[in-house]
Amino acid sequence: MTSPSAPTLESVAARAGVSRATAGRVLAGYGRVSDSAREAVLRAASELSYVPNQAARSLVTRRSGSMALVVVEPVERFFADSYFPLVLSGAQAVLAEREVQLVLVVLSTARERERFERYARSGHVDGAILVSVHGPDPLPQHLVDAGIPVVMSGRPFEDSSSVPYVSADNVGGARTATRHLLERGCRRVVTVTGPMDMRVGQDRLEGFRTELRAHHRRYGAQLAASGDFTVAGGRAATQELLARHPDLDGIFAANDLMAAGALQALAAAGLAVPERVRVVGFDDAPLAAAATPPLTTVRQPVVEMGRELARMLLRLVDGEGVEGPVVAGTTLVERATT
Amino acid sequence: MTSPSAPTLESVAARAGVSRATAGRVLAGYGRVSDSAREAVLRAASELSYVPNQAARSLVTRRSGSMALVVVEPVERFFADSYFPLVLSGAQAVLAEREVQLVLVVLSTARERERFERYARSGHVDGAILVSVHGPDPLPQHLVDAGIPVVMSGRPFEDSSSVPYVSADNVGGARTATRHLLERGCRRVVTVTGPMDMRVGQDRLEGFRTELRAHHRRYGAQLAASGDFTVAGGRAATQELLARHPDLDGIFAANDLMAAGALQALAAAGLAVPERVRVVGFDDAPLAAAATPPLTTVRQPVVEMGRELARMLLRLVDGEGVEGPVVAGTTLVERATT
DNA sequence: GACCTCCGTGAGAGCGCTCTCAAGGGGTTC
DNA sequence: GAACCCCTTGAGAGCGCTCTCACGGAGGTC
Repeated sequence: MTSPSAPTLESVAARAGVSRATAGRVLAGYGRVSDSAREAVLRAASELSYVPNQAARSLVTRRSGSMALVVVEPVERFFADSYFPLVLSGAQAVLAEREVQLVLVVLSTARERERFERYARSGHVDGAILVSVHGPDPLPQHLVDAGIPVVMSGRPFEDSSSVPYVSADNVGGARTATRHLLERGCRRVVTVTGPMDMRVGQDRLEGFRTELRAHHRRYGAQLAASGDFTVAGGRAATQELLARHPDLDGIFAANDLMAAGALQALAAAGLAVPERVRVVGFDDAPLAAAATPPLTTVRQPVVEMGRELARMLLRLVDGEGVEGPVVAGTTLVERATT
Repeated sequence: MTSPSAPTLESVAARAGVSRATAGRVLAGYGRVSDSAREAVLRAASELSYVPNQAARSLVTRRSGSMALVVVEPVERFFADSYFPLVLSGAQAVLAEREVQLVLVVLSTARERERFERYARSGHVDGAILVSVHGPDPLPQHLVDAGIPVVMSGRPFEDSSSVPYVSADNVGGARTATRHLLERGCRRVVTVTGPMDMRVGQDRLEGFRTELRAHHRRYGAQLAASGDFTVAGGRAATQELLARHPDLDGIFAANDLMAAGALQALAAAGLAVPERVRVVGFDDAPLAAAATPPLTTVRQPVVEMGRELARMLLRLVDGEGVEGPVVAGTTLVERATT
């Protein structure tokens, strides 16, 4: 922690010739102080290169000045996904303005989760942004019960939860993607879904279904194959769909990684994209533009969502109300696969 | 932070019918306590689901119980690189055993760096692992001067620094790679180097040069082109080398991303790998095995290096001596490009 | 000139925890 | 039976900071 000889408020005050109270007033910025005193304190502080002891400060303010961005995911997944860095930079930007430090916590094992709960409950952070929570997960509620402000990225699995969240309009985005396929004249449209233990997987499937129905098309489970949001999963699911529906001519993949997998499977099967089969992804990941051919996809404003998450959390921590979930709109990015 | 009604040691002690001191003894695990008292305290603590207030504890112990893993890199780079997650998981594993929480901090802007320095000096963390420090950077020394234990991944730019570090044997690995190329019969071997403001870039170039010299080959600057550790950089550098040396038949790329770029450039130029040109990368990134053809490369034990970093830091924090840098050996992974 | 108001300041009480010090109590030894 | 010892326990002093409270003095009002 700090070096043994770290200067204290006391020593700053002594050097400035004022009381600890006055020194505290200027350094913590409350109450009013004469200009001369303020100046003396500031000078003394900078001469000693004083930094307040956070533990002491936290003890009385009950604030730590840092927030956690918690990713419930194996480390590799965390890094493989293009979603996290964007959320991170959005949140970081907002938090930085308020001088709060964002700490990233990756929770892979049960033991790590437990440790984090203790960590949070012991006052290390003032709040947490939870990203990538799968299925029904008790973590958010545990934190809330412990009195820790929490916001989530993505619609929680149990809607009963009182945790405010920010989510892309997954249903709407999936509808847009599906409609786009239909409007391009696809007759037989199928979907590669994400994991069904994630709300985002469910919602994108629901959008697909709803849009099909809106166009008076029949939806049946045989039109969907489940990937797991990975390239390999998308490839396998597509092969399965191809076997079931040799005549398919439109694929909506619930994320770009799986869409890339679909592209691979299609290429392997000798099916031209977009002439023979059209493909739409979701997320507008970096990989989308780089794919061959460049992928038409649905973009979600992830950086802005990260910002909004941070803003929400800040409001929560300040005890202000949060007016429920924020749903961010999506836009279709047309490239070469449709 | 913690909820206003969070139970304190006092309330645990009261419920257990002992003094605060005794309750503290069992919960913090020092001194000796009778079994009956211990049991009563433990029961009371669990009934109240007591978690010690970290601020209060830190105030007296001058330990925060968390360490920072600091990455000095733009957020995108942080996520793009396969190196970080491995260091992270290695460090995390070791730290977890000691119940210390690892917090990840990504420093992109000057302002963020400044805030982090304050953060660390104010006692939020007990030590820091610095990863990916470029060029001559004052950050490590600032932290050391502030009394914060620091270890670094990678040999620092200024060797004068007193900061212990863990590094792969970059010179040796580059020699191995180069030797491999020579032994396969390459007559005209060139290299795509990393950024020269990074020690790792310099060291891998040095290994290349040294090995060439050991085989009585001439080295001249025209045999090297600088990439920037990215695929695009590797592709461009390779094109440049191809223009300079149409007869080149061996390429040592200082990392796998650039090697992948080299493969692209070679394919575009219609040069068969490995028949016409042999290629070796460095790092054994995930991409290496997935490349077409799968890339021969030099593996560094990154997870183990992360573990060692954490161990070093722990020793430093405990006031034990650290016996200077650790250099990790590398191994050649032969795949299809040689 | 007396009274009031208000501003700047210092004293001091905690925040919840750790850890030293001293004291009490039970057993053991001679 | 007295002296001793050791084990367990409680009291209490801080750690460095924030923030309330009260006070003294300066300025304003009638």
